[in-house]
Amino acid sequence: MSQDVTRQDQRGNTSVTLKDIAIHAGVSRSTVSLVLRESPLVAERTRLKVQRSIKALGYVYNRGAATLRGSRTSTLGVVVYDIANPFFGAMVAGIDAALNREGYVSFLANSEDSPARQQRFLERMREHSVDGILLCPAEGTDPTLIDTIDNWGMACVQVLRHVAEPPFDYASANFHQGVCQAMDHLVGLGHRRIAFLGGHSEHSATRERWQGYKASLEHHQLTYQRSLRSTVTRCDGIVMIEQLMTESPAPTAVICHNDLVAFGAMLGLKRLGLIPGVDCAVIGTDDVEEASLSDPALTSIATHPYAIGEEAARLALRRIANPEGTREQVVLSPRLQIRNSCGAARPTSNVTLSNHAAGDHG
Amino acid sequence: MSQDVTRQDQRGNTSVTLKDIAIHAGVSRSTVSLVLRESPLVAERTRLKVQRSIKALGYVYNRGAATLRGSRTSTLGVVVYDIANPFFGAMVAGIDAALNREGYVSFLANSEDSPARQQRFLERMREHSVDGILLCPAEGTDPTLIDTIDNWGMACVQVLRHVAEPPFDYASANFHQGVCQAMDHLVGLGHRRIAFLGGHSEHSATRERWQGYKASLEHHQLTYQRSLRSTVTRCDGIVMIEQLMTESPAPTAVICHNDLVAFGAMLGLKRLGLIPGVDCAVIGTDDVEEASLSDPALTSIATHPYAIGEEAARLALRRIANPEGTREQVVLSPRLQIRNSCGAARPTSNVTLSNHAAGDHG
DNA sequence: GCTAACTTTTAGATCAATCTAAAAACAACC
DNA sequence: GGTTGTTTTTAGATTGATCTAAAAGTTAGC
Repeated sequence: MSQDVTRQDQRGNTSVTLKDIAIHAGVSRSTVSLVLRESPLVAERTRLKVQRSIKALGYVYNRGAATLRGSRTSTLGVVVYDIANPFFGAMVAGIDAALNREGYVSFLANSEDSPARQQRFLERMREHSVDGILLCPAEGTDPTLIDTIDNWGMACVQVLRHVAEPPFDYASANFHQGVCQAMDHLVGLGHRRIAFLGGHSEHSATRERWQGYKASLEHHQLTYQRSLRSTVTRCDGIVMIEQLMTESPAPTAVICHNDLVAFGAMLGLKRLGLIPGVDCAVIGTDDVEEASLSDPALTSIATHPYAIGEEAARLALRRIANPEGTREQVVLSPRLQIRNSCGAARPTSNVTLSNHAAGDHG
Repeated sequence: MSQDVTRQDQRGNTSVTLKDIAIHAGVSRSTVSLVLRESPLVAERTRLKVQRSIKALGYVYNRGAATLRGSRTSTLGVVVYDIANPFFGAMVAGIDAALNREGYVSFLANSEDSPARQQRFLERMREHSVDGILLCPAEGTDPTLIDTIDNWGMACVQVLRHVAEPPFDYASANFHQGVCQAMDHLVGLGHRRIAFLGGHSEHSATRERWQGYKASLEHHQLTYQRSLRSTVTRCDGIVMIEQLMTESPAPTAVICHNDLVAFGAMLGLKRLGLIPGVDCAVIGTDDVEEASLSDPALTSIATHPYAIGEEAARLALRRIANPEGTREQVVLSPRLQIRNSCGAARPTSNVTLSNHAAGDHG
């Protein structure tokens, strides 16, 4: 070959384009493009010839150029509000796995529950023309945001929390049902004074837990009703349990907004000289990996973050493929993971470990 | 305005381009482009006029198109090997914060320590023409990969582990020093038989810990040397400690590859009827949020994942701005976070919580 | 009023793909 | 050989921003 088919960029990288391959294979650019996109129009002989040239020249597909003309970018934006929380780590792993199977890649942003940060990221995503957004809405998100994103031409799946009016695409756990399961368990163990340590923020995931608590109280005809609202860190768990246990009558069991609060509650009980699981039963929510590690091991409402991530990603891909399809809600049922924090069913040493080993994500 | 300046895409979205703005403002496309990029060439009056048109028409910058002609995409690829691990959650939060400040966004992938998955993702990143890569190399990564990425014209910063030959860009914690600090602490408490529960994988982060252990044994002239190599989950911690404690002589203290192994070791001690911190001291590595939560609270070598993430991202941005600059190694010094697992300095109830509250990332 | 030296603006090519509509190649049939 | 009907291939327009090189507009100096 005497012709020079490649060029160099400012850093000395050779850049092979469709045109170079077309010349090398002796066909037109159009044909090469068809081969790349696996069009059935191309004759077998031609396809093989072109594929050989692609290999020979070390061609790299340029998605930037393709995006300009085409309509898809094979990219998604993902917004979470606390990536440092192990729950979201598992969820992102699930998203990653589902997207990877379909050749998609995702931008990730951590809103830190700030609507302003969230907005900045979404606008950047728009400039990058992502095909869709997985949005765990920051607290205080304007409900019209979902419509706005839709008007931008991007599929939007709300995850864990929802702020818009139905119908919308949504993937989450059934928090209402989860709290009811925990209540049933406690009532079954003989508890009659069950308190709820919940979040104070105004969004769906908090609301659903409250509703579950109230509905279950009614269902079991319990008259003791006590709940505290606060932020949801370990410290808050300590503060809340210390307040509750000095009341009279004190609760005999608490259900917590998440595992962090539950860990705090157990620490708080110990500080008061009380034994978690004996003097007061404790149930958490999420079943993070660390739940099996506390002392006593924490009974928790398993919300399956990895599975939620997978479902959310798959729903987004469905919506991208069919933008006008009917909106879907994928709401997974939680499962109560029973351990020792509601009265020792088993001694500490028999803590279930195998289903929480690192790398075990279904 | 009688002219129709907008068009609609297949979903009914209006798409405003430079040309539309140029017409609206009565200038050329070139001028609008200069205004967008804040060029000092444009006269003040013109700039204001154009900016008004941009606002009026609701223009959205199209990065896909800009990328085609320009050289930067303002995107980065991030590869970690276990996003479900809280350590990486915190690290990714640090990366996100540093990139956000500079208008960058990042693609995230979870290699699950599979070089094949890692390779697939990197090739996708190449198609998307990211400006750089933050790579926590999967175990078994070919050392030439770093050069390959460099030849692709992308900045590559290795994070936590390094596989290439120097010089390279690298951000991590000083694991050698961290282990030495832990050893000093234990020796200061009177321990003479200190074992090491380490990783079996062959990469730099594991090697450096071993070297720290050996160097410190020599420095303190300790003759007892005992170490186990294994994978690094909680279960492995249990298995390893159970083996060690049945030996004679048994160690009086262990230093663990990470906090998960340390948690496992403490659980294992309890199973044997031994008390962690009394019958055997335990030190972990990383100081994840959960370290303050265990019983006893875990003394741990704090490796500051959030800060490592920030530093790695900033280093990548420096390298993108100056591709031919000299390679840098940013190696942060760890700090030994002393709690109760090496003999109770304080009662459990005084566990330090404030510096581990959610959202507190320096 | 003319030239020189700036400052500001612009036309048109370019980047690397996709898409449309038409041309070319080939086969089958009368 | 010409017509019809497929199957393949292709030229050229298009996408939206950037870049280059030149044109147009200003100002200053003599």
